[in-house]
Amino acid sequence: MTSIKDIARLAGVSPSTVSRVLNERAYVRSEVRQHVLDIVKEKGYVQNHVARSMVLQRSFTIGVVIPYLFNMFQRQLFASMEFFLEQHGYKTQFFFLRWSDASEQAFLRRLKSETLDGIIFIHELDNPSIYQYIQERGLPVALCTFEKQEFGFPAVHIEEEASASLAVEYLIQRGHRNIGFITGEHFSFGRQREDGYRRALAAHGISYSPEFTVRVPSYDPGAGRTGMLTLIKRKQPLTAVFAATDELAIGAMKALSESGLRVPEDVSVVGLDDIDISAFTTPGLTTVRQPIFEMGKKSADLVCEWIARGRMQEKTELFTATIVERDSVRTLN
Amino acid sequence: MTSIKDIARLAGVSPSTVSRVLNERAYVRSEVRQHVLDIVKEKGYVQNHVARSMVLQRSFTIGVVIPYLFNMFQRQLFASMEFFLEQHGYKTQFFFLRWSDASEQAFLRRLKSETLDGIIFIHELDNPSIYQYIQERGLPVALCTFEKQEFGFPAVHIEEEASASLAVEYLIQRGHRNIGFITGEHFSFGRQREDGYRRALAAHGISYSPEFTVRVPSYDPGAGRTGMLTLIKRKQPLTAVFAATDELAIGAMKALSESGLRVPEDVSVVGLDDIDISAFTTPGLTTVRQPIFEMGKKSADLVCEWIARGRMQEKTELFTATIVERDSVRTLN
DNA sequence: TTGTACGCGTTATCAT
DNA sequence: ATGATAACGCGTACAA
Repeated sequence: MTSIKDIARLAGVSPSTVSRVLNERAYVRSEVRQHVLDIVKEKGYVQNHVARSMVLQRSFTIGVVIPYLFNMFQRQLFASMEFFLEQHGYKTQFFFLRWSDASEQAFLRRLKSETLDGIIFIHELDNPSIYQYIQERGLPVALCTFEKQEFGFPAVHIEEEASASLAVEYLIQRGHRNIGFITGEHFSFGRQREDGYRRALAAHGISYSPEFTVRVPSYDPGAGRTGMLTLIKRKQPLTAVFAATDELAIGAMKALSESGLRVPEDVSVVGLDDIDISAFTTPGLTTVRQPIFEMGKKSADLVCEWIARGRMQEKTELFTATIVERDSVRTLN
Repeated sequence: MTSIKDIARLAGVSPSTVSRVLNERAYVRSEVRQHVLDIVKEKGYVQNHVARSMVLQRSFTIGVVIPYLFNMFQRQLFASMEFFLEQHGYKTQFFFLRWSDASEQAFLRRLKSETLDGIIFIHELDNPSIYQYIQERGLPVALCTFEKQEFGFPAVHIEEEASASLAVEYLIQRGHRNIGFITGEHFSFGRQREDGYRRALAAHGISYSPEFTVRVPSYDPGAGRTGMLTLIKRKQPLTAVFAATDELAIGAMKALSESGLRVPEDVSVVGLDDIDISAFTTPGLTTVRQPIFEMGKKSADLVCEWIARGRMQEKTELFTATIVERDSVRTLN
């Protein structure tokens, strides 16, 4: 591999001069600069990033922590982040985490050995030790889709509870009162969306029945299908179901159709997220939209600005969610 | 950050000894080893990866090149790769590429500056210059879902043409003769699947009509919907449609239902890939399954073995695709 | 304006 | 069995 020394030799200057040219610093005669640039181009030379990070003590890399089995919502989110991080001149290093202590420990070890410039969490960790480490080290960080009050990290998310209420109220306004709820485990948004569900019911004088709620292990379509099947088996007089995520809702619709129930004629379904595929289900899924793209951008901006200015800027950015009407909800007479 | 020197000082030994301990090399008294290990644990020290890659001239990182807007099939693929690369002790660095020369050039520059140990392509590049660079540098590489005869790189893929034929023959065996075809642009698999479609028709004495084929810009549901709408507008007497990918098929089903046509009663639909979501559409999508997980594993194994043994091993690994019967195809009496 | 020398954290080589 | 030293490729004080 050609190094800065090779270029220096070929250009008849010292390595420092080449370095100055490459990093666009002053104190280089413009003709020398041009000459060096010519050689660089001719040889197709590019700086060695590893050596560079070593001496600069930074990697121009931002870590993105994401669940190993990331869902479609998270996929769209991190695509957005990657895009904007690149615009800011950063590379992205993904960390896929599993739900195990071993996985979190392995992550912590990597974190210590990687010299990241910043980090974004799309994945909420149970164990606070990693957040503690980050805080102590002063590593620029942003949380996306959740927050951790104890640490005061900047966070980007929608008002989870209010968004869930929005979905449920949409159903109530269309005459539904027997509304089922399907949710998964882990993640604070699960609890928050459940709170939103119950708050909306209460606000309209509808009594809460535990028989209408089912909790499944994850948030994917398979879990949604299982959850809906359970709900059907309970033989409650449901006219509608609110699923905590779109993927859950898609699975619920599948279970309904497998059971000979039509959506929305027999049972209405509402999701939350508005992932791409929700526009292509049959029927189209009525849901609550999170501004995924904007949330990814904001998260990227937050860490990059923290890095640039040397200290944390804003604390929390709340986004508002909006109803997207499609065809999975029926208005009761 | 605590460095190897700090540990050495605290342990009362030289940095070389600490290095030997950390890298599990011989020639270190077991009591010294234990003492060093204790200090390491106490201080929570981990090797600095950047410095390590610099001196070792390798990064323990494998690049994975993927389209910026990767689809669900590619998502499952790279999740599998990441998993197995980690098992092999490698980190994964993703490169999201767009369809532009600028994007490919930027990638080449990064490639030169990154010291990757190997690279896997899930994305087929038009421009051969990158493949050339990789070949000249002797960088271990594997292609996944396509191959490049000119370069002789190891490749992992299904028999695209035969798999498409399989889908079409499934329809023919169920009495369909007027079979539409929806495909996207770019990527050799598009052409190959089209060849498979035509070969299956020919093998059963069904004449090919260009009016039955529609080509859309991409392979996602939105494109599938547009393609199907076009096909419907042409008012051909189709009883079935084969879509080059599942996402295309999902979009096609959406267009059909929007147009008041039922699947499979009015029109049957078959896809190719068998992505996760295809089991949850209504009706369930009948498709041809690619062994995604195994293909990801094989790609990871190929590069890792190339690295380990210092030279390329097998050349191409062909996987077989199989029909997955669900509910989107009707048997014509 | 330019060049020399050093250091970033680690490992390999060669003494001891 | 252990330690001193050089080297990896680059940026930066400081000297010239």
